[in-house]
Amino acid sequence: MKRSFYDRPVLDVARDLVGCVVSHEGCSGVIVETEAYHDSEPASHAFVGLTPRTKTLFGPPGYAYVYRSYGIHALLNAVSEPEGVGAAVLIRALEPVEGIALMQARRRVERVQGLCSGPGKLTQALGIGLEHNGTDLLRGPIVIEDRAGAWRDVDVSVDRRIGITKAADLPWRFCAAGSRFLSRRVVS
DNA sequence: CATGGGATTGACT
DNA sequence: GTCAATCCCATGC
Repeated sequence: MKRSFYDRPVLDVARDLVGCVVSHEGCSGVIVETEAYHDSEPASHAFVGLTPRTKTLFGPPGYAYVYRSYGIHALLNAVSEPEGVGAAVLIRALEPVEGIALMQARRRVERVQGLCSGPGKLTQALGIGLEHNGTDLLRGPIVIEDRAGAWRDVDVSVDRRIGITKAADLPWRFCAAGSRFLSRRVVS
């Protein structure tokens, strides 16, 4: 994946990340669900402007924005659009590929379908934490690879974002059509 | 300095 | 279906 991939409108990046592969220290999975967030809409953390918390979001594209959600979970985002714009793609679900035994151990879950079917689940499965905030997605330790094989022409379904109260009507959620590894079914 | 609200999950009814 | 856990940080006094 090149830096220029992320240096584009966040909706394009979110859609195009479906089918790509995230990996971290031997564990990996195909992205089957994403959501876009942008500083122009109130559901985005960047909506409040540049603060210590949102520094990464407003930084250059192709970096990881990792933050704590509900005091418990770490959520992984890919910063998009040029430096100075607060935009990122939330990675919400993966289809596990490599390191499944380690993911099962970390999650204490056997069923592969439930290993990475949520934004907090996949970070736990891959061993991603707040210490990865601001790391380069091109250099690692977290890296994202281009679509390969049958994923090259994956069908992408569009839906409303999950779990937010503001700007909840925007169709900014992108899913691999028919995937059994989503955090929730697509509402048609 | 005190307060309150989450881009969630898992356990329980 | 309901609900608590738990902590970072933005906001307001």
